[in-house]
Amino acid sequence: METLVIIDGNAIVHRAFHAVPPLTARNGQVVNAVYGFTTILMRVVRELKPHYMAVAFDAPGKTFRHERYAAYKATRIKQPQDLYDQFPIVKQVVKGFGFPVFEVAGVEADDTIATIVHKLSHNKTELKIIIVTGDMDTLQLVNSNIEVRTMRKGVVDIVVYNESSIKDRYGLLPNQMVDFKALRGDPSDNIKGVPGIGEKTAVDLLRQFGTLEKLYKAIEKDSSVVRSSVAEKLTSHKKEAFESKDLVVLKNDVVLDFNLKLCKVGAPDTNVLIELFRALDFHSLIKRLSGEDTFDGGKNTSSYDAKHKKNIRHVIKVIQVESSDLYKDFLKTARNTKQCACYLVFSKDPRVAQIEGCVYAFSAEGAYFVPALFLTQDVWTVIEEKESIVFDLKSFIEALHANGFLYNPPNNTDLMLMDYVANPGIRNHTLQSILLKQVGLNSPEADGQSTLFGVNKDIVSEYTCLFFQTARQLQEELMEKLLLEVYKKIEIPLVPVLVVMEESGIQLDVLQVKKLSKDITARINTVSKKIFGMVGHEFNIASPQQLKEVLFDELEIPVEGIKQGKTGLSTAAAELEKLQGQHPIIDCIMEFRELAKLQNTYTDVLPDLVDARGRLHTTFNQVVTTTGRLSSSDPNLQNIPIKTELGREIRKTFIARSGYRLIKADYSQIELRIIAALSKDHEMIKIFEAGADIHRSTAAKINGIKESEVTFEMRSAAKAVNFGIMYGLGAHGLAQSAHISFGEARDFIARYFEVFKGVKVYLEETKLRAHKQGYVETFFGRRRYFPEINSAIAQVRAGAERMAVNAPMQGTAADIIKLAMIKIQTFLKDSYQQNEVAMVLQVHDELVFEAKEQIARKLLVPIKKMMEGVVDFGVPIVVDIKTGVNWGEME
DNA sequence: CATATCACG
DNA sequence: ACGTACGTGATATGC
Repeated sequence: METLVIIDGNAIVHRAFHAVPPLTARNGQVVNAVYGFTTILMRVVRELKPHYMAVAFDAPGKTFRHERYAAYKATRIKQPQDLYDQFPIVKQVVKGFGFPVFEVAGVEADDTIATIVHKLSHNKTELKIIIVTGDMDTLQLVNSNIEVRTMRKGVVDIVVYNESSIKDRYGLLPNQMVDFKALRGDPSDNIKGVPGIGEKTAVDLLRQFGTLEKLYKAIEKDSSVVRSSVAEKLTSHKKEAFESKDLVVLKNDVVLDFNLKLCKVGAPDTNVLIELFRALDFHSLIKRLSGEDTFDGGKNTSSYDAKHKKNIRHVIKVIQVESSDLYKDFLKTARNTKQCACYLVFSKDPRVAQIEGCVYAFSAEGAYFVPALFLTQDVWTVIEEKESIVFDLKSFIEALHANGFLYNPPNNTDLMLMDYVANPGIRNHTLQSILLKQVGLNSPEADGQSTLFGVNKDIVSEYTCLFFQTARQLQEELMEKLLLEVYKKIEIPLVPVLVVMEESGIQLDVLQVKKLSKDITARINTVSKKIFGMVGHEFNIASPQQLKEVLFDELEIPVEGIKQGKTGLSTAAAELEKLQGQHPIIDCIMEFRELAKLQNTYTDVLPDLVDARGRLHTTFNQVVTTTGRLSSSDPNLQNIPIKTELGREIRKTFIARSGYRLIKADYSQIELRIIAALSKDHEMIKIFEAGADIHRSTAAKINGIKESEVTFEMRSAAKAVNFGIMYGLGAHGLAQSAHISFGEARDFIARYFEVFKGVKVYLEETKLRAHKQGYVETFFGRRRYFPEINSAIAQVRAGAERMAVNAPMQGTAADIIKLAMIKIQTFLKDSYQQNEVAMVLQVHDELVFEAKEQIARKLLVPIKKMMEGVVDFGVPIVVDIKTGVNWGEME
């Protein structure tokens, strides 16, 4: 027999709202009821495995207001807005699961459910109906094919009501429930009933007489059939009793378009749900969605992966090179083949780059495995000239260098970079994910069954043979998306540049850092004592949890205007700033925070990371950001402090080795220049052509005054808008960052767009393009895709729009500096010795070089010119270039 | 392992 | 009727 589950959406959402502790998504929206409802929905699907699902909701309406609805509304205490706000989201969840929503204006969910049940009672086919609700109103609908399940203990327990359990509980038939309620009343629903008749009497009467009508008929004939006191109550409140019954009986004639076929349960649209759950911060539910909760009710298909597993096993031949004859044979094959796919195998922890051997495939049919013993410079010299396909070229080259080989290939293909350029929004550009996507390979490694260490050489060889097909497909994808240029002219040539930078590293003044650390410790002690003195006891200042207790509970600092986080009030710097002046402790906390941050992140850590020469080597990651920027890690040298005095002290410990100078060259206002160029806004271009201060000029234009009349405040407000433009600004965000009111911010933006009309048009066009084509691109064609740009969830959509306006600017800036790096590196390599000058750092709009004293000065003009000359897009690009002995003081 | 916070552009 | 300004990585805390 097939099963239909009908959910009383309102009852469940109310239940969930009161049962689940307050949860907020990161945007502040309360979502506890949505969460509770969703878990119940998923539980219903998992446990009841229904063939059909329907969800009913109350809907207010003016045209037809049922009297029951009016009664119900009358006594309902106005529920908090937090609850009402969750209903639309709940409905989105239901729709995401693919279940139909039934709501009729002016009709309560119960009546809608009764109508559905009534319509189905004429159905020929046998159907079991389960009503999932939070109250008892629908018990009257129970029969041999219909049962009701309600929640108990919040949402933990589920109680089943069928014919027999109702009989056990009340001693009544389901259809007597209405008479029961009519007699006993229900204050919570504003049902008066007959005063003085309680549960016990009501049940006794109904067992004796059956229905309310029969009861009254009997006592009107002969009042002595019941006790005189009861008879009196019944007769004097006859009107109320029948009115109550009218209110309790569910309407089953609601005008409703119902079709069982629409309720058929299918596979949910997991993409929509995952997107929705992300927005709601339901991370545990996302896991369950792809995990154990499958919707086909089967046991054998436990996960998506298992279902789609292809397990293509490619039969290939692997020759293990273990004799000099085989070695000669291998070298000969290598010499005679143009193409090659390589995969380095490490013996243990790949971080130490201990090479165990290398797999070489010259065709898709077979591969050589060459153990470390036979890996000679000769091999690499031969391979270097091939068109080799590898995964993660930079690591490949660096691993070889670390093992003493010379290897600087001019013509390699990197699957990782291809995958990144083709789709920068993907988080995992791992070999396994690429092979799975491109050729359907589902390897043991891809399933996480074995670790990276001691990989099976046959499996690795199989991978390597698949490189050819994978590279071909990725190349086609890049061609289709017009991304081949970005890949070939930017990302691939950048690899050797990054290799030089990472291998070169930058000198750290270790002694000086350690001294700073000591100084900071002393200052932390002082400020901690001060804080503990004010509070009266010690606590962990670094724990936001303990801190908020001290601030808001013990010291009772007013919490007005302080942001609520997931776990309560926020103590972030922006919030603490609002409290400045309220209590002297705030300044101390802020000082403690700065000191602790700088010490923990920099002065305590960096000295341990230097090599034997005292140099720090970062890793520049080329496939992390969605916009085309690099990122830096282990250690991150792109976030070395500069903004505070102490921060600058730390920066000063990044030095040139003796006899050398640092050169720092940074693009001035590169992103604003890019927006001027992309939007072709005449006003903005004019400002840059005049070489004026962009923020000052902006302030002057917006306020309609001369540049000389611009005040400090005007300039910083203008600066905030200019920044805002790059982030997809809204008035709210601007108001916060510029410390002005919402209204002022709105006016400001309006005037800004009055002045820079071209920018306004450009931003609108960019959004439109993002919607229409699903991606936006940089000046050089690098794309960023926005699968969520047409989301039904306004917030997700708005987020995508902001990213869409930011991506071309941030991305074009990234392209420009990458091109400059390539150009400069080529120049340096051609003109200078390796030990004379090296590019050492890139910090998004800034390059740092280390050069011998005598040539540092000579390099300033060429570097500046090369950086400025990367592209001519109609707006002058300006580079500020300086030298110094450390990174903190330069001129 | 998630959260809060904060360093940089 | 509102709410995030964009992009990163590292740390401590606490479950």
